Amino acid sequence: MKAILDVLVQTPAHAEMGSVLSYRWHTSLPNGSLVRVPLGKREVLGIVWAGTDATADMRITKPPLDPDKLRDVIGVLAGIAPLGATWQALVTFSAQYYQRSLGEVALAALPPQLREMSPIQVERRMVRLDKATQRPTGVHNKTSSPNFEGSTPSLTPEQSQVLDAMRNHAGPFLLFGATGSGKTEVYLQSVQQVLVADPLAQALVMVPEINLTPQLEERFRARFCSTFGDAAVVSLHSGMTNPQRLNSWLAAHSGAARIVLGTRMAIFASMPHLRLIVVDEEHDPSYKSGDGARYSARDLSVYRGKLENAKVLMGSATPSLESWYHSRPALEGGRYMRLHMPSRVGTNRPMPLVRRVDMNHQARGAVFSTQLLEAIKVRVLRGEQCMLFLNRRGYAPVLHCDACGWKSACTHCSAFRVFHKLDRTLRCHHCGYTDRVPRACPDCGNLDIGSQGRGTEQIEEHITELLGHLARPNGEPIRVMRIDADSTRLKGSLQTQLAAVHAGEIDVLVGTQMIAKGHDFRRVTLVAAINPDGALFSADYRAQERLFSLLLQAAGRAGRDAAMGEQSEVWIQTFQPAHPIYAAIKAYDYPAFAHMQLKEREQGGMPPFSFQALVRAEARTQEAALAFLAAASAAAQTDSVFIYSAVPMSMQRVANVERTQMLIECSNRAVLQKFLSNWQAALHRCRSLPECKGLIRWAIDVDPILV
DNA sequence: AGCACGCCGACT
DNA sequence: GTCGGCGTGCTC
Repeated sequence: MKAILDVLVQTPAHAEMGSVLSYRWHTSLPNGSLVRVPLGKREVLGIVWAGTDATADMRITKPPLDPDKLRDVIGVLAGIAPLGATWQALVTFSAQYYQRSLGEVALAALPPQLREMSPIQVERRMVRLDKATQRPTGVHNKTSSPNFEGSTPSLTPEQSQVLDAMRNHAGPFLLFGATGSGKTEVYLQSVQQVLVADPLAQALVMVPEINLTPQLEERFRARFCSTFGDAAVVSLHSGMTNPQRLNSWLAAHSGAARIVLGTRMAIFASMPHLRLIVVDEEHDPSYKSGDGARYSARDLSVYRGKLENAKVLMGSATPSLESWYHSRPALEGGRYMRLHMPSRVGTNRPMPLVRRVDMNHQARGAVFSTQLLEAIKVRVLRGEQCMLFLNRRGYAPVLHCDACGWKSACTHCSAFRVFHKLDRTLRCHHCGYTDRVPRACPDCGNLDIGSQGRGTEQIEEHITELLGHLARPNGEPIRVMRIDADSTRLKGSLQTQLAAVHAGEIDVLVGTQMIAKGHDFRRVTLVAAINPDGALFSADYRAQERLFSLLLQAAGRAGRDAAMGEQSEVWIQTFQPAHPIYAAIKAYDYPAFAHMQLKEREQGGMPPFSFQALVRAEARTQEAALAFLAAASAAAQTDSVFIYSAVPMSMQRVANVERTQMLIECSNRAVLQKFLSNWQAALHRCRSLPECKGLIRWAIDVDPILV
């Protein structure tokens, strides 16, 4: 008599079937076991799943299948321990909360290579791994009490207070620390405390971008590898090769890795002894964005912390308004503990001086104000570095013909194609459609086509022209470098470019926000935002929050070197010099800015004072997308949530796909959740309506970041 | 989602 | 006469 096993497999987000299917096997298997099962004509990875598939509850319940028709499990990945109950709970919660199928969330959380390996391949891999780890790793003895004396820097009183608070309270903690206040040292020492206190304990440290993982890994390795061995620190992010990712994942899952560093995906790493989760730059939107399952790794870290009884530490100099609100005093309903580190370490210098330049008083169309240009010259001649920001790649965002009004529109998207002068191309930044720049207007033949607006290429060209005749103190010519997604396309080029800046080979660095985040440039004494006004009157209610954090992070790049700090400056070129956001930035007053923004959010009934979800629809035609959302809205039958009417997205068409969205709002999170769950089945039915022909896909995005 | 089967246009 | 377009349907 064979056992019948419930197995979770990767079923699509919209298949109207549950994710838990039944298979037969000689024996029963522990919950969480990994198995290989047949599915249609394919062989797929499955997880033995005794729990309920809560996401399938509202789907059509089918009659139980005839046991004789069930197919057999192909094999068991016996070398890998079953996934734990808390991991399963995290996955279950994520699927429910973000309205995705359980199978999709669970299987996507496993390393891609594991999904393709046969039981035999897995066995071979485990044998090889065992051999590698059995080799003595050196003089270090994991069980003896680790000793960090000498290697651990002494703490400032503020840092000590934070660590004390973390020892004595449950959290979650929001570490509100100024740039340069030593947040990373707090992360390192909080990890150290946890690992020393418990010989099995593991810590998870997340950063928003892959770019930031190498330097983080370096610091953690330098601090911990001599005590815990080289294998104790692993990384987990999408930039790794599949075999690397599998090895890291296995190390985390087995407990061999004590510290896992990674991007948002690392929140799903199986870590049986997880005791601490650190979320660096917790405000960063990268923790939320993404295509498939749109989860917030930051929000999930709080949930996971509770599940696993692990402490959660979120850090930022400019916290998200959500986290700031949640960290208000407990008496007012705050759920996070706010820990403040206002002072910069190792100095009593203030932050760089912020100067606003009123561009209304400059020559029309000027790129650089005369004052800024002069300031750059002075610094470059002194041998100091300057950094210029512009959040736009390419030479100019659009080409146009004066004679007939032609513009460089993309034929597949509702966007203009960007002029890239270096390789003489017009490129769509949304779908990638590229061709050579036309010599004459394609519509009327006019030879005089011009560009509008400016991108980083043009800033680079312009500043090179203006400063090219100058020389450094040592007589060498001035060097300008551009760092953006174009200059760093090749693997390793970002590291090479950053190294050149660090080595002092570069005098003026031009770039997009890529250079604002995380990298320490010790000799930069002037940072300038060339044209940041775009965010001020954006329809996106989070645009100001993002601008504030970007400019403050950029300011943090200036004057890191103690010898140069005194004269460091941040320049903001603006047509709105009196705008309150710039005043708040000048004063480095995040609390005042947050207070102002939260007032607006409260009055407007926006998050965190309301809860939102978005239904996105993609279709061949705008009509089909709108029809689907209209049908969905009609099928809702509720007065517990507010359903806005469907509107095309600001970027309405991408790669010939029409995109439309519909906002759902509710003052109560649980009510919204309940509504969405109940609504799923109706949405599935709407899909097959005749007027929705042409609909390509749809998805619910919970807690969306609206753009 | 994959991966089939299935029925109509431009190529060897 | 075939190769292949993507429409529809299924996966324990």
